[in-house]
Amino acid sequence: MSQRRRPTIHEVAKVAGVSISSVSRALNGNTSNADMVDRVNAAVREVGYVPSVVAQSLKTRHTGQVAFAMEDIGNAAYLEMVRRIQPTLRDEGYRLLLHSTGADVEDELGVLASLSQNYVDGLILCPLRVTDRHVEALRQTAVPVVVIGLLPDDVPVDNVRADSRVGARLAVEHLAEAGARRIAFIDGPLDTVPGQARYDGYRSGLAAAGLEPDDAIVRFTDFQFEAGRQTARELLTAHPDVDAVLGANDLIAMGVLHALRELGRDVPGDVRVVGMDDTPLAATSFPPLSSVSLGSADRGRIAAELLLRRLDGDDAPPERVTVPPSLTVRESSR
Amino acid sequence: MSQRRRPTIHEVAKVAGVSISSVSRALNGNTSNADMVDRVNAAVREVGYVPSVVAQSLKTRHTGQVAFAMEDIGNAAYLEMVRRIQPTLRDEGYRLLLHSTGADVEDELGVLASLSQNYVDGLILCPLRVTDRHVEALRQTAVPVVVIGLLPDDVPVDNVRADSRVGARLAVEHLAEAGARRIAFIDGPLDTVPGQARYDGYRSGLAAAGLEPDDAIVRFTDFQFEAGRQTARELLTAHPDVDAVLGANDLIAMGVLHALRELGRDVPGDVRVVGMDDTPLAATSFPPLSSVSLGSADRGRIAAELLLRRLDGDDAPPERVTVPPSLTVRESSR
DNA sequence: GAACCGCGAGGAAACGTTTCCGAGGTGTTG
DNA sequence: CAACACCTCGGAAACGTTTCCTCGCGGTTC
Repeated sequence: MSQRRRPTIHEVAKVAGVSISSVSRALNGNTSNADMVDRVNAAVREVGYVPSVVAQSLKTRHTGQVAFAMEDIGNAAYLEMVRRIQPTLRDEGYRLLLHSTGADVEDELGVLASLSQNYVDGLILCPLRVTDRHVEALRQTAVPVVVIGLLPDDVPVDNVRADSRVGARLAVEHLAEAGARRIAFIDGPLDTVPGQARYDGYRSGLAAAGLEPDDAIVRFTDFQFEAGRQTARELLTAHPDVDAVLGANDLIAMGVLHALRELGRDVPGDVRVVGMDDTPLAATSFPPLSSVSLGSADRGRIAAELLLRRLDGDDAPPERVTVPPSLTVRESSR
Repeated sequence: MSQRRRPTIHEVAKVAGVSISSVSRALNGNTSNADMVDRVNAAVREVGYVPSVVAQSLKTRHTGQVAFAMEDIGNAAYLEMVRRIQPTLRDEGYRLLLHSTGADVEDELGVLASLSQNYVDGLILCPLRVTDRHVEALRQTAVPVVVIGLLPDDVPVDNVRADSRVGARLAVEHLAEAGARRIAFIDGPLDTVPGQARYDGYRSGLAAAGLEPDDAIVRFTDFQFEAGRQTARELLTAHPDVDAVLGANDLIAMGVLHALRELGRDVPGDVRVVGMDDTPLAATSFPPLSSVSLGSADRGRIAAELLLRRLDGDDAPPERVTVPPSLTVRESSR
């Protein structure tokens, strides 16, 4: 493990008997003389030269790095995004930096602020919620940012959205079509962006199906398995006439399935269940869970593509892309 | 979006009326005069100065970045690792770079080679399999590396291992204790490191329990849900006397649960099932799946800690840590 | 055959920091 | 009171590149 200092462009130049500028040009393809290129390449191999990306970054003012910041990579939706973002960026030569902000808004703003350190060329951000401070920070970032999630219209930043409102509506309409008349809803917190949107979609789905809304069979809890299970147990005991439940995400819906099983109700015979996000959980649950995909993978890919365009120098007005939801029907609601 | 150039340490120096060396010292706490520090801080705020980490990196020769390379972040085990690695590193001021190599050995070697570019201070690597070229690359990396996974003893690199052999054995012993006598095993490919180790553990568990091994009730397939399901269906049909199944990971075990349900067999009444990895799937399945945890989260954390020690300048001999497995018993084998 | 043009290569500056070194000032000691 | 030591601060070099500018050379054109 000889920690001999790495060779620099100067050693290459010396060995090749040329100047460092020629080496740089040869390596970056800014020269025409083939003989020169050959000599430089030979010297590079001889001394084992590898360029320092740090020095390059300092000079060229870009780093070849992009950051992705979200709450928690453990969340299936974000995970799907990363899985698409990373290859998309890598194919264009960018490395991916991961920031899990851990539901900490300060940390999120910290990431935005840290962009001025210029350690990345761009950022893809999934904000928990968008405060005034976010908006201000987004207005004057040092590098291009793409936001995945809802964003006020006047923030001049590329924006990729899911449509969880339409998603929830889709689910409700499907349940109604399948014959359900008393469709309960277990939502996440109403003061989160998706919580609110899904609630709206639920209501609008009921309206579209000609069903009477009844907030007695709506609950707000956390986007978690245990929360869904306990809430569902309580809800279904208090309202035995419920014949379908929409969970605001797959974890909640899984909790609902468990609660139903504990109560001895058949799925989908007695009660139909639909989840949202269409995570791997859905396909492997029993019975397999119908779920509304909000296109996380697509959103990730599109965000990465938008960012790449900015990095390429495109200064067209900010774009706003909405990815349509789609419902995958499985046994739990058939 | 005024793309005015960011202020440098020179502007700060000018505004504060001091030299750039004093600014640098004041900012890095290498001075004693409080008055100087105040003036510099005031100037920093006035011009909105943020240091360039790239320039700092060039000068100080470290980047504050660490890379984590694995096959696919979608794999639950790697995901758990990232979730622990990231905060551990962040608390020490390091940023995390993610490399998904996508089951491509060349890409993996590429990552190793790219370390000479010095864009990171260290690497945590989960190799698919360890070839001679890996070993050679590992011997002469430019920065410290910690390997998670099996590694030949003579490679001088910090190493964190799971013990999936003991893990499988634990599961078999548990099943035998619970009364099972015909314990089937659905493994992943035998030519992978975990596939081989789990098979060995299965055999040794049978031996420990005094049960006769019978390769007729052992299958090798992919570490996937559908693979597990189909293989289980075939196996259980051909051998109705099987009273327990060990799945080499949770996905396979989930497939087994589905197959059993399709065949109308009760779990755990007729057949007990145990999985491995103890992913979130296990807790939310029905019935909840017993599973052997191989300590992914711990392995991630330990790897990060080992790396941090190296980055701190520790040059003790390479360490080899084995994280013991642990069995979580849930309804599927009770 | 001379002037010009273009091309290729070398020298040097610049990117934005940190740190070494030396100078000057102040305080202490003999 | 002089000499010395110490402490601060400023100047300048260095980290490893890219790129601008200049210079020299060879070829073309009048």
